[in-house]
Amino acid sequence: MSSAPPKTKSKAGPVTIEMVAEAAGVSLSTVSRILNGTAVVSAAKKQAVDEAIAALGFVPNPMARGLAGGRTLSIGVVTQAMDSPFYGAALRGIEDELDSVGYSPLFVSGHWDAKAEARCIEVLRSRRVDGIIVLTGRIADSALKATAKQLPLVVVGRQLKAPNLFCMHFDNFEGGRLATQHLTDLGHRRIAFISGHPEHPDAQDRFKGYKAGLQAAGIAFDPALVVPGEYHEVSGVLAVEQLLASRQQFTAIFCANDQMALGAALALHRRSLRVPDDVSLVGFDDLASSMYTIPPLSTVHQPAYELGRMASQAVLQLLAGQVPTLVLPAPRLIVRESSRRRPG
Amino acid sequence: MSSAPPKTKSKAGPVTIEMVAEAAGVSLSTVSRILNGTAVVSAAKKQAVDEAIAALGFVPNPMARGLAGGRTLSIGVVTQAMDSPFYGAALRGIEDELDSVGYSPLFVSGHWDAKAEARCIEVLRSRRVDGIIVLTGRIADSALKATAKQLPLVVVGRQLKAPNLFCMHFDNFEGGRLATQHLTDLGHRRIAFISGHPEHPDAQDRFKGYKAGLQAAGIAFDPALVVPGEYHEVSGVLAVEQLLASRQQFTAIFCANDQMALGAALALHRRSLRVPDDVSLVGFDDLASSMYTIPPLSTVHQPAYELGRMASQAVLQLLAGQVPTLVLPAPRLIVRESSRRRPG
DNA sequence: TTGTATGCGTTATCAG
DNA sequence: CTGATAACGCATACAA
Repeated sequence: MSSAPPKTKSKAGPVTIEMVAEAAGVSLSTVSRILNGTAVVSAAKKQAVDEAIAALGFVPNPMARGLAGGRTLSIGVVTQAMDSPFYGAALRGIEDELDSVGYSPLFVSGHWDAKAEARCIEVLRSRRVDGIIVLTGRIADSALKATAKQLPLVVVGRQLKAPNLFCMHFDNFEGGRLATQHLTDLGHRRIAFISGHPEHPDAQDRFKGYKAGLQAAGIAFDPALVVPGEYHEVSGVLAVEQLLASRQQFTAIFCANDQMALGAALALHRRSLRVPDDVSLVGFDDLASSMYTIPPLSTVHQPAYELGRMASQAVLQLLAGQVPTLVLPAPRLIVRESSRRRPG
Repeated sequence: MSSAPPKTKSKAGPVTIEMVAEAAGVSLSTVSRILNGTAVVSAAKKQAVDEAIAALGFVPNPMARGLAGGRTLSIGVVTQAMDSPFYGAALRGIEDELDSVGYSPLFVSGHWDAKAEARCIEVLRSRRVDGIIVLTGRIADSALKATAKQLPLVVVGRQLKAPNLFCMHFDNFEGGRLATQHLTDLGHRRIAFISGHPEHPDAQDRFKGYKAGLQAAGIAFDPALVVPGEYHEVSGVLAVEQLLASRQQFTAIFCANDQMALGAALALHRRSLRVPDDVSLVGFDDLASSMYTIPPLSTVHQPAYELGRMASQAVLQLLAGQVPTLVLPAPRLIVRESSRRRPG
């Protein structure tokens, strides 16, 4: 009845633990133990197994492992756009950190759309990731809290409080204030602001920082000097054109991110306005390329790569049942050549 | 003996097929059939199952599915750097295409290192991806052919021939030639070339294209005018400084990629050399941001996003047992404002 | 310290 | 058309 079939497996493909066990002359579970360090095994057997593993080129099947053990050793990452220069660095940080401890990231893009982000989280959950990192986005806080009930969640760019949920918040307000103060320190009084999308919390904070910086310098806030942008280059050029068309006087522009600053610089250039001679320009993010623009852009440094690493460490800690206490470095102003003292 | 235990599962977490089956009053395998469309089932049962699925919020477990069915519905992607502006667009293309057919990409970075790339492929195989896309890189052709024996492989930037392997090759030679011809057409005779890494096949081809373009215009190739770069901004500035220090005369520079062109422009700017008035500049790649540099960069357009989509389609076709016939669009020169007729 | 037996959630191969 | 039941590759209580 229970006469075990010979199992003459000479499949070329998948090498299994069973095959390793057989080759090493031990039991299947001993191999598993060695693989996971779950228990102590005799040095002799360990060596035999190690050799068998090497000889057969055995690689554990993560799916079987996941099915049996309940973990996938993968972390879901909801990013907004894989090709965003800013998020790119964060993704690299995530990958590096996760990689160093044997985890793999699973990237999905939310495209700045709340619904899409929710779908992303669904996909990730269906893939049974062990934890999730959400890089900003527009998804509702409530949805975030809900998923945190299912698995460890770290969110960048929010300030929620909930169990199993950790938020990493960059001080965009302070960054905006810093940039503005830099400009007022240089004697500028008419400082235009190209904002980000009003729904974007980061953008709101930078805007508030701008206003605070103005106020600190005793400058009245003038709504006519702020024009909306969309965080990409085109909106920067459009914004400047709109500003110029409105005939408002200004000697400096603070852009809510570097990409818009790039566009702004070009628009200024087209009107033969020189940066920084005619108008000073300050950005936000400190993209890798901002150091190489003409002129090199003064901007607020945001530690994208570090942010990625820290977010990863945070999920890992959450996974280990610890409470992360990581805190992002404070905003730092990088003064380059796009800003200078107001002439006169 | 075989009295089945009650199985009073009221776990909140994972809803299984079994639970759905029970709720719908059908057998487990019927549910599976409906899920996969493996066979025809009565409309009544199908409806019952669909409702049960919706009610319970059932989501199939990809790992169990992978274990049992042998597929993971995921495609591995070996990229070089997640935060490269060029590859970023390709990754987005891959994600979009794969997503539309229910597959998920698994990104790993090779960092332009043959060994790292080999490791990446190992990781991917261990994750049991259904196919792999390799975006250029330095890994040996033989290694590529070897992995193609294991699973469908599409490689971007090579021209290998092997079963189960499909290569997508962008005509870098023609691109390089086009850029050079553009410059010679504008009357330039002394055209410097900032090359990419010599080991990089793409870079070699662009270099050959440069030489071919020169030759076509009856211009002798002058080694003193080519300086090596590393495909990133710094190397562009360094290269220009080196060029300037060498006191070679030149009226134009062709950079093997846009990032180096960015750096070159800055270096020129620092020496008070104007682009394009004093020296014309042409890049390669047509990064999204190259349209916004000052001045906007003339460059060879490379369809990164499309490339990503097409590579994805190719693996999918390979997976379906078809032989892809996709072919990348020809290089196209984008003339903007960084190049102009040689004065005099 | 080591081996045995069971289960993880699905697919697939069988009989009905 | 439908329902048992055997894999899939591994982890893990449990027994030795």
